[in-house]
Amino acid sequence: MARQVTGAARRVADAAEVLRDEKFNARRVELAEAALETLGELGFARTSLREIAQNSAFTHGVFHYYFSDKLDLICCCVRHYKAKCVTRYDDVVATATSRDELTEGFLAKLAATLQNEARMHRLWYDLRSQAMFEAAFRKDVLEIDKSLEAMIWRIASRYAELGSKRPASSPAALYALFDGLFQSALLKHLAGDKTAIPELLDEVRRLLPTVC
Amino acid sequence: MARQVTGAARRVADAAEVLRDEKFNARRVELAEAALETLGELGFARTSLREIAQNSAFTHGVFHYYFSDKLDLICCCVRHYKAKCVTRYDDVVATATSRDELTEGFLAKLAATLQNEARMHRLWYDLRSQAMFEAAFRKDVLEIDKSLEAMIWRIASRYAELGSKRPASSPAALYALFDGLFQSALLKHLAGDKTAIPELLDEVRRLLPTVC
DNA sequence: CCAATATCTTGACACTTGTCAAGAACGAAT
DNA sequence: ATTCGTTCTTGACAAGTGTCAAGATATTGG
Repeated sequence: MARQVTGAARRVADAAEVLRDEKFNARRVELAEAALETLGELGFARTSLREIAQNSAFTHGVFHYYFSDKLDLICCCVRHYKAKCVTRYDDVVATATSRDELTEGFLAKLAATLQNEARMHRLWYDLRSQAMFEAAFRKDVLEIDKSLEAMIWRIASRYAELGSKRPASSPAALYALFDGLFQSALLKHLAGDKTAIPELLDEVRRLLPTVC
Repeated sequence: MARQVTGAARRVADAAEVLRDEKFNARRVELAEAALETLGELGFARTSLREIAQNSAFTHGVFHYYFSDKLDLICCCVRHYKAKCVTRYDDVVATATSRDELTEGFLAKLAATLQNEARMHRLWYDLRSQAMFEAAFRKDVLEIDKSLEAMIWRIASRYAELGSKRPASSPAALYALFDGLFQSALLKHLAGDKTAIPELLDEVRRLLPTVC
């Protein structure tokens, strides 16, 4: 009997703990999201915890309550950002019933994300570069890179399938190609080049049939 | 006569001035080269002028004598770095007499630069990302990007020519592809992945005949 | 050789940075 | 309502930052 009581008490305590943990984690994500605003604006190099706090509803102390470290915060930001990114084209892939439909759906999302989420994307490239210097970033960055590669591969596979073909190159090469094009277009777009987005779309439209 | 004298004097003065300018510029390059050491080690975000000075034979004041600004210094570094980079494969292109020869020459240099100059290359990616945030970098970075694209195009054109073909894609797409592959391999290499370089070589070896 | 100019050193400045600790405000359980 | 643990605020600290200016040193021109 005593056994059962302590067992029940343990269960209650455990439940309380996971609840606390969930709340704690939800707060971390809230803070990470707020931090992403400033990081996207200023980049990793110029962003300080105080600046993050000032551009948000929080005080700088909270960040140290929820994160052991500045790197800890940034890592959390990166992981959170990842979850949003990799599913961007999933419904296009799922619903497209022809090559043209897939192409246009893909290109539309591509243009939109380049236009509306330029700051988040440049932050991604910033952090990926940081990972070349800061070992603490590498695991997360490599993981995200992999899921982005998989994302591109899903699109290409589906595109090939709709044409009863198979992709002509490896997942790595395909991802490298699209990532390179996107990165270049992003830089030009941020530099005020109005032709960057349409040129990217043209290039991708031309490329898709040749690689799949 | 007086005219001629002042003319001569002017010429002498001018000559002296260009000499001073040359010396000044040579010193700038010296300092930039020293700065590149530390920048390649720590990255843009973590590099301070004092750290640069400490890792060199100069004191931190000199840098402010020769550069108006930290950005001015970094820009000079980037420009200097550029000149070295874009000619890396030129002799391979010039001397290769067959596709195989060009391929192997290219791959050998590619592997060597990835192995021996990883720090410089990660700095380049770092600075290119910074250009997405810092407008002052954009002009130089875009210019370097263009000459790198041209460099890749020279290789691809020659490769195609040696097979009596024409490159199958645009310069931009080709550069995006190789740059993306290189960037990914560099990150993996820096993360300690021993297979990164051979895998890059394999990928490029496979890719070359399909794109040209 | 001397004066003038260019080059470099040194130390100081105002400011920002990450980190931490003391305690206030809050919420929940007794 | 009181106590206790969580959550948050505030202010301080030491270390590091870019910038500058005064003066030392070296180089050049007369």
